[in-house]
Amino acid sequence: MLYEVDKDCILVQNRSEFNIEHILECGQVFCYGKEDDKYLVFPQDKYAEVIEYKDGYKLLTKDTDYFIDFFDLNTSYSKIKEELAKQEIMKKPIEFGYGIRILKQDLFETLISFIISANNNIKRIKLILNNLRKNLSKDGKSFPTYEELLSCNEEFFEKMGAGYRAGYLYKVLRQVTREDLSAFASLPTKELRQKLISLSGVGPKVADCVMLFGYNRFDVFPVDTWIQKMYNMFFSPLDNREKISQNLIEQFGSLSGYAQQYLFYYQRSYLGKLD
DNA sequence: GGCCAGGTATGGT
DNA sequence: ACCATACATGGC
Repeated sequence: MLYEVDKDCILVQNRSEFNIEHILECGQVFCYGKEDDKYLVFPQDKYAEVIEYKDGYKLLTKDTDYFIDFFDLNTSYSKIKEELAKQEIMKKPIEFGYGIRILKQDLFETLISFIISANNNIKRIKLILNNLRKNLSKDGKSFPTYEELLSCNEEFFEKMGAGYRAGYLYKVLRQVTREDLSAFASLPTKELRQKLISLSGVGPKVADCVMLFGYNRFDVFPVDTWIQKMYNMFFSPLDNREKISQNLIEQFGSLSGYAQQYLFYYQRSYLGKLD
């Protein structure tokens, strides 16, 4: 897509390719907030403010290169959407979430975030993650480092509000390092999935989310409660989420990850309540 | 007060 | 390989 870089500013002028509300609120990411009419984005130790400007946005940040990659600005979505829209079920979701982009998020932050997301709601997921930032990182704003998280006991994670996921966090930090996660990137999707599922607190759904939002594998289809509801409205109902995921991957192939995100956002916005 | 939230672990057949 | 259940917490 088209964008310009000035000093400490990225200029994006096409909302059909970039809509900050759709990108951040579509459920793929938790490190953001809204203040008046601007969005704040704070992955890892980075920071950007996104404000409306003309037909698009100004992204104000000292880390322009980081956010060009984070927002995957060099990928064009017009062909992806065109291809997906050939399937009737995708037409309205694409129209609705027109400016969605799949982010390229940090593996470690994504893993921790989606372990916390299990059987939880987005508001509380963000609260727990913000508690971790506030209490563990040096500046109280950055996502904690691996070492900072490794130094915590289970009780601490409970105090942060993690509930019964506290034990998962404590364990998973002793199962993989940042370096391990990076090394996994060379594995084919099937083996990567098995590797992730072997980790504490990681089942099929969390593994699929980490693969999509961290490893940017698009031949996966995370199935949560919303996708399951959607599936059972349009197809012959199944209660086996693995089977649902397989069927949807069969239908959408290498564009599964994109399809999932449009469908999830549409489903959650219409049937559910956005906080 | 029961149900639900971007489910997973565990123990039973 | 499939199923049932427990699991913290907070909003509605």
